[in-house]
Amino acid sequence: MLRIEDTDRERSTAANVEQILDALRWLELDWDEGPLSQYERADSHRARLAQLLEADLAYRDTATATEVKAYKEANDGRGYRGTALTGLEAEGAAIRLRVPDEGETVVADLIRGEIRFRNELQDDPVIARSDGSVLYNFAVAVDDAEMGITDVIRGDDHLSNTPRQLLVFAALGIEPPRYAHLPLLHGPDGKKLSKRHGAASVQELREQGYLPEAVRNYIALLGWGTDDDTTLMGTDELIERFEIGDVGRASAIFDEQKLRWMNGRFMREQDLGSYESRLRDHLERDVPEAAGAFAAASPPERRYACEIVQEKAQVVTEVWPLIAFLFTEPGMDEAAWKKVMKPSVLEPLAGGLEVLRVVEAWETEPLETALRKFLESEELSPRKVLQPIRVAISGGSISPGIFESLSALGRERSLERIEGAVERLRTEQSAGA
RNA sequence: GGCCCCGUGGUGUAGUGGUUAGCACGGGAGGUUUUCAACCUUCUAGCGCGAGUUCGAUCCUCGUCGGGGCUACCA
Repeated sequence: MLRIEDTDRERSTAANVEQILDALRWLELDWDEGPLSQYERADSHRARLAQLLEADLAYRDTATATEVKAYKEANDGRGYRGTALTGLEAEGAAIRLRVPDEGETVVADLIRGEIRFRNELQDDPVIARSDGSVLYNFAVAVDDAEMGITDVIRGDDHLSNTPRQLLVFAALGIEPPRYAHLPLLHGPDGKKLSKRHGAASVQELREQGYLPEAVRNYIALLGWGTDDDTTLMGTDELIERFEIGDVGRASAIFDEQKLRWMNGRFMREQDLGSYESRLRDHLERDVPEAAGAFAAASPPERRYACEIVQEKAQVVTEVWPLIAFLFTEPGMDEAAWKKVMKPSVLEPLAGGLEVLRVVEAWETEPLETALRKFLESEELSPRKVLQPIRVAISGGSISPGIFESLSALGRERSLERIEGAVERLRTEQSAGA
């Protein structure tokens, strides 16, 4: 059985366990439900503690951190070794594990090979507090042993804990699991990735609109690569090719630009059906006020909107702003208006409007044919006509393809909005004149 | 300070005792173009440093420098 240990060094409260499970679900990873809480396992921990005490493999001791430090200084850096307290003195004392003075504890890491720690240098670790509750390094070891864990995968930051856990296994006389310590992810500043780096967690990646398959692909490539330089891989291929022993040992810096690029690739390759459901999930979760408008549209309208926007967006969160004008009455981006709607576009735009009025079939192809013919006969540049139309119908200067957009918006609403724009332009001009 | 890990362009990586050191992201230039993207072509920049081993080191060894992690009666 494999155990993957999270690197969030916080107490496992129900809330953050649920958060982790939530992230795993989003990533569509398989896992086994049923981690036992320390509380549930307290009996077992107590029994093992008693066993070690009985065998004199652990002892009661009250040394404080300062005393331990003093001991080490006095003993040339040697690991702390206490003296067992007995009787009344032992009441309310913490329990320390005895570490052998000789030899070394070696971690046979699947990724890094053998790492040796001299026992002489290790402090006798506290495994239970004076109130009887157990400490992490003891608890995980016992839990791993009793749950039949055979492999542990976790971050590099746990590497120096491993000898302590191995020592517990040794004292208990139990075969330890195999360990694989993954290199840590760092932020652009080279420090361990954390909250202040922005998208430090899977949850945040989701909120920013990344696709789970892209995240899986990207993460797999951090610290690992294929020998034939394949970059984009579906999950089946990832599973097929990934080898834990091939993971690199150096920590990697999380590069959001590359994730964005990769996510864009996955966005474009998706089939329209899942594209739409992804968009809908995102809207419901993050833009509830838009979700209704989107859901109210007819299935073909929604599908077509997805189709024309698919090439445009790198992340899911970019999709809605590009197509919102199809589902709601857009406000006007005044900066865009000012930039595009110069007096000189009045005539071309009005001309375009007339052309559009008489287009027979309101579909992409005929619309394009008609407008291009108009441009040609009037010797107008596309910018002069198409861009104003874009601003008129979408309320901004960025949108999907203009012919597709017109087609998606429909004849009536398109003409209406363009008429509105022409009118405003006229008004502004007469006011200016 | 102590213990431990790591070191190929700005970033992620591939690779080798003799290579024009490959790929991808980014950046630059050009092309395509109705906006933004996308797309195509092309350029850019790297084996941290110093010894040693060797006919020959990016690759092996040692040292050094640099980066990182851990250093609780936290997890």
